[in-house]
Amino acid sequence: MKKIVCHVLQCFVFNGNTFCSRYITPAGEMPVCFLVSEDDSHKPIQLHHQQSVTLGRGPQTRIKDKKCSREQVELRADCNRGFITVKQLGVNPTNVDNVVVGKGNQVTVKPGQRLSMVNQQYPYTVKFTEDTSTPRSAAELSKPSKRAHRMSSEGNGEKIKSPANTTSDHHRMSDDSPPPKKTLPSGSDKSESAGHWSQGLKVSMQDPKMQVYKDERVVVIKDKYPKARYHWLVLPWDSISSLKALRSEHVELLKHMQRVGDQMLQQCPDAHKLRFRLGYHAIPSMSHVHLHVISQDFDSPCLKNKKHWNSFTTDYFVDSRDVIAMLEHDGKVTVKEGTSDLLKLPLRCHLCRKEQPTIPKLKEHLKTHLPS
DNA sequence: GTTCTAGAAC
DNA sequence: GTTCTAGAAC
Repeated sequence: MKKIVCHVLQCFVFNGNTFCSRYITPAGEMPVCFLVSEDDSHKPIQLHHQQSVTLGRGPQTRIKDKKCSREQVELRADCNRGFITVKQLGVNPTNVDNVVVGKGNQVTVKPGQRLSMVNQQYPYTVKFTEDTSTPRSAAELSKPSKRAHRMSSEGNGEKIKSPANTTSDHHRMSDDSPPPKKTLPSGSDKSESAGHWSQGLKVSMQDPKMQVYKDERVVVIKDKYPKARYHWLVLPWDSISSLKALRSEHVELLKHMQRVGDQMLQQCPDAHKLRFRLGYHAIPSMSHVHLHVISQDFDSPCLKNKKHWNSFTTDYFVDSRDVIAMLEHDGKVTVKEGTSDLLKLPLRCHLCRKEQPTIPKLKEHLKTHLPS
């Protein structure tokens, strides 16, 4: 077997993702792409540069599972840039690194990432090699592995132990890389465009390096600017812009989000000595519903101003159970008038209610409440 | 959401 | 003089 050697010539970063503009083989020829069955159930399938291939249940993949459509995915390799695009055509979920692609959506898959054809089953990876002779088996291209689900022992969730070590990216893209310069559809507002700061969570939640837990309904990321020693965000995969968009049908999802939040505490080494709250900002700045799971020490350099403080220590912060109760009772979540004014209230300790004149003084005061 | 900074507060 | 905040810009 020939060694797989790919030399990256140029890389650039977009939205925190690194894109390699061209892979060059030692001979200077364009690499060849193979889709490799991770459980070695059939020979690697060659994907020709920029030629679409539809795969699913059938003799080529030897998948007989009826849940898998005969046309489950459309694949297209970019041998120059070293990735393939995967479009889910079938109804049942195709996953990339356990993240659902979604019917009609298209994502990229790079070497090192795992594509599961349907329902977290039938795993594949992509390989780029200078060798044009089709290898006989996956074992020749990669370490053999058994066809199996990657599920945790508790339910369907997956705990991601070392998110920092994850080198693969998963980003939703609508066409070939490099990422296109954003062209806004006519009439669209810049403030709602994908690159706007308020859309940042949508980007972060898709980034495997940010994810600390995910299952079929939600993903958990660490808050990028934690306001306490522990600060996670639980986000649904479903795009729900804010509390305003919630309806009765979301009750189960919100209960699941709370359960997942509670699960984060169970694996937190300091959960026994810190108090936590699970809740939502009544008027969030960031788009996409997110449940804050935050320890009540508020011991963090990212907590810098009155807005930060009051957003977590006044009624601006609504307990998860209250949101769920409201949704069950009224079928929607309403925010009291004047809630935004709460952000301007004087700085008051959430534990002893003592007022503090400035943020630095408040932070000094908070130290007196820290567990020893 | 964050960063930056003018000017208020001390 | 320094510290800190609030609001604009992103």
